[in-house]
Amino acid sequence: MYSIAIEDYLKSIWKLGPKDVGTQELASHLDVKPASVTKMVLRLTEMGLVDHTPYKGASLTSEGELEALSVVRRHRLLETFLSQTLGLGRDQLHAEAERLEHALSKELESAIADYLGNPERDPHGHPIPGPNGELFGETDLPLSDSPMNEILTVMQIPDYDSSVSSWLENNGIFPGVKLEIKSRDDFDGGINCEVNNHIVRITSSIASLVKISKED
Amino acid sequence: MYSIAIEDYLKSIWKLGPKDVGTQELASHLDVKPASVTKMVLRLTEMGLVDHTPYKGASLTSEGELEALSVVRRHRLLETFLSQTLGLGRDQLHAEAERLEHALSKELESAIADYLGNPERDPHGHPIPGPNGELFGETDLPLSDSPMNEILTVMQIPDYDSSVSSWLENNGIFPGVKLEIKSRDDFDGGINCEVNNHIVRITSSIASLVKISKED
DNA sequence: TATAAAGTTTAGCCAAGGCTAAACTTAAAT
DNA sequence: ATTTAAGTTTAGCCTTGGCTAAACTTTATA
Repeated sequence: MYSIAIEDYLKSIWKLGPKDVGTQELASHLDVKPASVTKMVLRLTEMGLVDHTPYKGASLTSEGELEALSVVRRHRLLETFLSQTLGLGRDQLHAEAERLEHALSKELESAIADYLGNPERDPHGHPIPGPNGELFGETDLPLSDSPMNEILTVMQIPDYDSSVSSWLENNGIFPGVKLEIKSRDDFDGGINCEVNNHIVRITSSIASLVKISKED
Repeated sequence: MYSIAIEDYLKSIWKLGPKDVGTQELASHLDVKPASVTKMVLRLTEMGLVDHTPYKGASLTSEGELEALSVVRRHRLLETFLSQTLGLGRDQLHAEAERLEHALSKELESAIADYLGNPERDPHGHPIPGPNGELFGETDLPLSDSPMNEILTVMQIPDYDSSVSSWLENNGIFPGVKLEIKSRDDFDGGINCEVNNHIVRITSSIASLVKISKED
């Protein structure tokens, strides 16, 4: 069993990867100081979980990636489970799962997966890695790069910022919803979408985190 | 938020209390060395969670007890929730709840309590403290001290040893079951019970942990 | 009541995982 | 091509929560 701190480092490197992740970037993502990151990355390198090139950055070894995917699997299964059973809102799920993911045994993980019927996506539409790290569904496109005047299906929304989740929810944007880009602002990348007979303006930073699929 | 270690110390002192708990007793319950206990107990005393009389023992202050009860509440709610949703066996519940109890937010705690309809007992029959530490149902008697030839209702079985839980389960003994003491062994305190038309012999150490109620 | 045994505490050590301040690299800008 | 700025690493410190070994109390026994 790895410590909570180690699991958090691996998960962050995975999220910020797959290319080399800088010390500062990792530090701000984990909310610690860069010096702490350097020290921990050295330990993770010793442990064979991370490859580190001094002054360049860090990336996961295949062993590290497997462990990161296991944490992500637990996180996303928990989100799905809490949503299904307790009906928690999409904006509350992330924070709760973030805590619980480190305390989930293999047995409970698979009991939950069975209960849920081995789902492939969590309530934000994010793909749930399989028990051995298999990850499908990474083919969804950012809304920011999608064509205009075509019917698109929302596949994934971001999970880590509950104010963004709830803003999207309030504007009718969540996995499964159909929308169409009507126009875009060439200066700031903002997008005007028609969703459910309303026009919603989405900033480019949010649009790059909403993933869609074209066919369907 | 208290650390996991602190929550575990408070919970153990609560379980072993309410009278002063010795260093060694606490150490073996927590699976650490006595010297570690002394050190931590001093810290807890500084924090106002524990009263400590050197060479005598430790007990909870009212603030410490409130915190201990909060941990116990989380533990027992989780056991009930996991039993209800996933159908985990009584023998698996304790170990899972033990881990998760430290990662449960107030919000999730109350969402679970609401979902369950604010239950008063967990699947082992142990009373669940209320959100402010209210604890009912402490009137159940140990089976070891109960009269013979009377119909008794099993109220509580121990939770921390899964082999005991599953042994009891396999012998038809769990909360709600009726039984009758037919004879007892005056030397070792063992008890012969009729339960469900079978005779089951229960050792005195287990019998002191099974709690019953006389009036039904 | 003196002494041995049992239990408790103190002292000092260690690893994990943070931090700050200072040194060092690399990249950018004159 | 230098200098500066930005990013990274090193060095050294701190707290938490373990440990062992030695000292100290208390309790039980002779």
